[in-house]
Amino acid sequence: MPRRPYHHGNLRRALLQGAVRVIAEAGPAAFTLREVARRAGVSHNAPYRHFRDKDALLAAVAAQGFRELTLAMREAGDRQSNALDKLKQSGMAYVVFAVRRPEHFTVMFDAPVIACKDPEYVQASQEAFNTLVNYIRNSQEEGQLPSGNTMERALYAWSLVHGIAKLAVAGRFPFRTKAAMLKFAKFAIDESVSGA
Amino acid sequence: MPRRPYHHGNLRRALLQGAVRVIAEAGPAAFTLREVARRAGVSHNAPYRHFRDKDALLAAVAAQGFRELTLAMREAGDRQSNALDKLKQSGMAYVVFAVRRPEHFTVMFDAPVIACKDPEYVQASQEAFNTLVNYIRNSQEEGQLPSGNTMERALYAWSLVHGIAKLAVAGRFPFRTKAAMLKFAKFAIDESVSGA
DNA sequence: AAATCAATGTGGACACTGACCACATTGTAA
DNA sequence: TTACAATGTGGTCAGTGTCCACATTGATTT
Repeated sequence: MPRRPYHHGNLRRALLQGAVRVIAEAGPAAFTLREVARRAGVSHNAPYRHFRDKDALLAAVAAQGFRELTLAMREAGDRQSNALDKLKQSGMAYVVFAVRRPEHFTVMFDAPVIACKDPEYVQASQEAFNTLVNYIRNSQEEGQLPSGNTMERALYAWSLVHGIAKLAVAGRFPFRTKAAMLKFAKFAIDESVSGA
Repeated sequence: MPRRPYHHGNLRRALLQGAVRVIAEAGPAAFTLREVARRAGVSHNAPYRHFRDKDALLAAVAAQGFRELTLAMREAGDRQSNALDKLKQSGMAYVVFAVRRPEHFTVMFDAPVIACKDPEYVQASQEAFNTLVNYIRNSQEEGQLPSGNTMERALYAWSLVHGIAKLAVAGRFPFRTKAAMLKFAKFAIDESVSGA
């Protein structure tokens, strides 16, 4: 049973969800402690009982994003049968997540440095990276990728996928449709593993 | 001779330089129109005679960053003799620029979408990308890279280098020294062209 | 040389924000 | 029932972006 504390009934969860919605609708710049409080129907000071300050709430939003990203990558991987396809599709899921929820993605990676110390944030983001590392290790063990240098290979893959995601979100690519962009992402991911 | 207009004497340039310094010293979050005005020794309203609003000044800062990035890439390329080395070293220069001026780099790519319409910004950023495309085209023409798909190849290279830069700036890599990070960047760039 | 005018800089104002304070309310526990 | 800690409220403060009317100044026209 979900704990229903005190006056509001799990205000913390309501604030988190509200923050995600505000950011999705109006961008991180429009994200305001007072606006989030308004949407939750509480006073402008209530959030301070659940988050130390604005950055703490942002860190929680980012951590939530990393959990959802990890889930999306695993689901995409689970749909494939061989190790290399799992790796490729989880990479595609990374890009898809970014373009579907660009503002959330931005918060996850451009959060103020202070927020990066939040243990919940650190754990959630590391879990996302570990997911990728595991897919690479499995591909190596099944002989679909050269063995050795697992970490370097993982950082390479992450850099490539992250760069595609970031540039896509920033509207930097010359593609006119999202489909064309995803086609390029697929090309790039294929290329990166075939050349190795 | 530099134009020395009216009261302050090229306040526009002073504001731009001040903005770059503020961002470099205290991060984009601490960047404030009023703080920039203070540093230039003018009233909080003077900037509005030279920039429509805060975002316009940010766009100018970003454009300036792209000009410097282009210069750094070209200088790095000019130091090499063969086409492929020019390409690789300009990629390294991209990463080096990002880690040397992380806040400036952030402003360049995470500027509000509105700012991206600024013609100065658009031109400066496209010139940076064109620099990369030219290095790739030259490498192809000299047979050091397979011909064809120049644009896709350029976007691949850009994505990789941009991802490395972004993750490095965000402190996401497990390297303890900047040298170790740059070593990985070199490995990744080498790998990306050798596999092709 | 004098008068005019647009470009530039100033001070005041307003709504909004993040953050603190003291205080009120409420669920829990003694 | 009473005490208490967790939670929510209203008030306040400095700081911000942006608008306004007004002051100053360099250039332009007569």
